[in-house]
Amino acid sequence: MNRRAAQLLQWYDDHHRLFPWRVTPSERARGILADPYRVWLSEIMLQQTTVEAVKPYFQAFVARWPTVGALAAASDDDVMRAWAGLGYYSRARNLKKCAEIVANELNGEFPSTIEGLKALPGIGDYTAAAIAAIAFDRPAAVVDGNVERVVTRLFAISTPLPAAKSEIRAKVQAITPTNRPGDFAQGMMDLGAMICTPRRPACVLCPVNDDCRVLGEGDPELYPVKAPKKDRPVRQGAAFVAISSSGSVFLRKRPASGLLGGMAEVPCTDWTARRDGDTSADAAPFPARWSASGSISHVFTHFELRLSVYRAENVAEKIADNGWWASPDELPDEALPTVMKKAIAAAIPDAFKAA
DNA sequence: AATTCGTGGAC
DNA sequence: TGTCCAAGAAT
Repeated sequence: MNRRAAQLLQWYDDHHRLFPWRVTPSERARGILADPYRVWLSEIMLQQTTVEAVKPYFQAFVARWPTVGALAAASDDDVMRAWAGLGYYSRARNLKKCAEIVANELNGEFPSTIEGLKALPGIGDYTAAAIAAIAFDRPAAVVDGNVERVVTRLFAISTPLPAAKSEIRAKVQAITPTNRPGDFAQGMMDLGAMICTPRRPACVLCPVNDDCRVLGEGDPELYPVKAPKKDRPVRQGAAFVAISSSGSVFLRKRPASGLLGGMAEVPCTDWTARRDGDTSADAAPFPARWSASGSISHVFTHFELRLSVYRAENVAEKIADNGWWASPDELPDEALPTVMKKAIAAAIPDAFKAA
């Protein structure tokens, strides 16, 4: 094993983080293996998502669906409701599809190879390598944002991302040991999260600081170099919170694909246009006594949305169609993305407060 | 290669 | 307040 890997593994033994989906180094040494289902589920949830945000969702999912077969047997709507709030909802749709394939076509067992894993929906380069390494001890090159940062600093790779990805992957493959590749991968990610951080890295505590080219030559904070970001346009629209005489709220289901695909919403004007949408009550989906009820702002990855919120009370339930009425106690369990919860809360301030 | 996908926390 | 960014994938 190369010296860099040995030093990294020793550091991981001493300083690894503990997560509900993890097997510790000592457990692994005693032959306890990670459950591929839990590794897969956690890796999907962790895509572009912080550990702290994932924890409660992971616990809820494994408590409710302890096996891939149980998840495959769940309803799509139950999975989307359970995922609501975590973001990137195509992950939830692909999660369900993947569970069905594994349960129904692969005898309930995840593939152990990169190729087999990548063929499954929602599993790309990173996740395939991570599952292969962590769950099956394959010496796969696991490259996430942490590893990109660590490696561009270790080797002083100044090519901007994402063009540098292939070069980074080759470096990672070269230093990945055949012994304990899963612990090595997790160690590299822990190193990036705890020591080799984006700002103010703790280089003095780094187990491989003796081999870091950037530490010797310049400023680690300048790595990785990234391509400039696009600006974020502002879009506007209106949201309509219709309340029945019994206090129910009218919801619809969004189209299966695209932004917030398959999730629930209150009726809205179009906000796909780059110019301002119609923010007036004239754009209401059906006639009612609409009154302005404030506005909300919500930041998506590639645009910012400002919604004027209108509310109407004592709306006759039969006037609205292509949707359903959610009672006050049902509302918190609907598949409502955060932006929709904000809009409803603007009209009904205590809609999502604990009973 | 460039876009389109959420959300919340840190600074 | 604005900016970055967090275990990326699909198209």
